[in-house]
Amino acid sequence: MAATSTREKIICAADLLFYQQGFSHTSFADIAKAVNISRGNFYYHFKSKDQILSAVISLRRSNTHLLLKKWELCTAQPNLRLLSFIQLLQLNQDNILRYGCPVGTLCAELIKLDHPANSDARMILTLYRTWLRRQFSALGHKTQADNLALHLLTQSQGIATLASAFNDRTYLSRQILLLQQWLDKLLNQETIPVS
Amino acid sequence: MAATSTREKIICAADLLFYQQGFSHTSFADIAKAVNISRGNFYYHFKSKDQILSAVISLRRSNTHLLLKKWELCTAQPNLRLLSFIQLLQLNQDNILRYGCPVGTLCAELIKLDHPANSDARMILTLYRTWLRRQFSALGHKTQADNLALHLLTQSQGIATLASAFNDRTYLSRQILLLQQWLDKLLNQETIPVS
DNA sequence: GTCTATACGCCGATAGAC
DNA sequence: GTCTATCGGCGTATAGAC
Repeated sequence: MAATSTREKIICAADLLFYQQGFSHTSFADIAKAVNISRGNFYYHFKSKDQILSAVISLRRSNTHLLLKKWELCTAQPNLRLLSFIQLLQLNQDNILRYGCPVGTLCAELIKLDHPANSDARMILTLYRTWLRRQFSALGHKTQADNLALHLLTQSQGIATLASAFNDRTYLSRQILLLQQWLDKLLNQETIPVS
Repeated sequence: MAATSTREKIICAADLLFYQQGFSHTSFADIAKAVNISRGNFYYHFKSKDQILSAVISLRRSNTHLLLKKWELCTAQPNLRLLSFIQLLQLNQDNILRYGCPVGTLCAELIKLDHPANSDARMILTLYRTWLRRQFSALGHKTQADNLALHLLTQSQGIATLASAFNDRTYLSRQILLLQQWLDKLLNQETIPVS
């Protein structure tokens, strides 16, 4: 964990800057400054800006995968795992208020740029979708699992967008509470039998 | 309606291009090409790119205001007015699938650019919020009016983000249907009395 | 009002010394 | 592996002819 390679430092800094400033608005100069290396040295590690983007998306996919894995290992009950997902909004509230959702805003930007990495970025959303579906399925909501997963994803995207647009912490807190209540209510009603 | 001034043509073209390509990714050359004028001629009408953005946001605010006014004039029942809002997602489904929500994506971009026009852009969202609140209020949901308005706004933002990210028309259609059902269910239950 | 020509800076990318 | 120097291109913006 100690020695971090320059390559890793670049990816890490780019990850943060892409989130805060957007991909196209972040220049090599910005990243170079953050990592404290010269611009020229960049091209030893990456041949183009698109390759950095690609590496950043890979990192995010990997991190998301690890996070979901961790939730699955550390939390036995699927309903508590779903709660972890909702609480992620709370945990990252400061960043969400300032910069929105890292995944949603990146996808939105890449779509407008008509960038080929777009399909790669959306896979992060699919990771969440599949994982959420699995939890709902385990809770007995077999037929509705995917729709319920999409509902949670839709909500979190909408919440992140409006929270940052309005820069309203009260709104964000309230929406998180409502999501938790929605989940509670859903799971306390009897499960729909697979007829 | 016939004679459109060059200035109006520029704003109109910029409006569309900012939506499709994003603000910072749209160059003067792009707009000039769309309007069929030279780049230099631009600066007769606008002193800077920011001034064009400002004009575009003004246009969008004005258009939104007119649309909401129209709905209020043409539709007597507030519940049908709310339906008009939901059906706007359906009407613009092709564009939403390709470019997301014009307001949400612009706000997200301006936030990342730390652009001063950000607060101006978010006023469009506030226009919708206030109007929606008024409709819910007229339907008897006095205390919950703002929360219900925010729910509709949150949903539409989330739906637009995911629909474009996944480029999934089926998802979009289904979410619109669910929104309509949510509204139906809400309005057919007895209204909460103001105790 | 519209044009051409041009200034000037930033960005992505390359070459080559150390 | 890291540096400096530099290229070519595009982007915003200006000057000035018509």
